[in-house]
Amino acid sequence: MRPTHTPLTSTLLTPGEVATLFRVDPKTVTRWANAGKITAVRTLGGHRRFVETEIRELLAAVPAPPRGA
Amino acid sequence: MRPTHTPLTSTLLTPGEVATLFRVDPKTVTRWANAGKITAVRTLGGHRRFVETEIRELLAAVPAPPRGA
DNA sequence: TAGTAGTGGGGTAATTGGGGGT
DNA sequence: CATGTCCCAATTACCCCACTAC
Repeated sequence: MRPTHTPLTSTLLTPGEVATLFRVDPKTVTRWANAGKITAVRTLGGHRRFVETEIRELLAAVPAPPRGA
Repeated sequence: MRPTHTPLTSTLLTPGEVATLFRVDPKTVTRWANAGKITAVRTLGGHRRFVETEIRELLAAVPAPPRGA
């Protein structure tokens, strides 16, 4: 169990990591951020970071179809 | 690189890759997904991604029948 | 301070989604 | 019933280079 009690610093993911999770190109993740489809946190240098929690939710897959039942 | 704690990050395949594995058209794979025959994860753009593990399992099918038995 | 990997921005080709017909 | 092919529109992938992150 991970201490999610008072996380002042929520886990942030890089565009590359998000891209890997969705099996897409990092540029695509950037596109989603520009489209406002995902919450993006900008670094002071202009790079984007994404909240892992939100990404996990978006990764929600379609109901697992029971086969052979 | 940061250690990926949650192993819930399964590798995803594109419709085209699944289609190649099954030797069918991507459209057919799409139909399977719509029919709920295979688990599908949607990108934020609406495109589908499929869990490699499940695809592999479906590809396993019947093992080579022992001849001479 | 320097070096390597990742990222941002723009532009263009390929893939995908959806409906309809064979 | 399941698959392959047609249409078009949208989304995604890969090319360049400059800058940030570590």
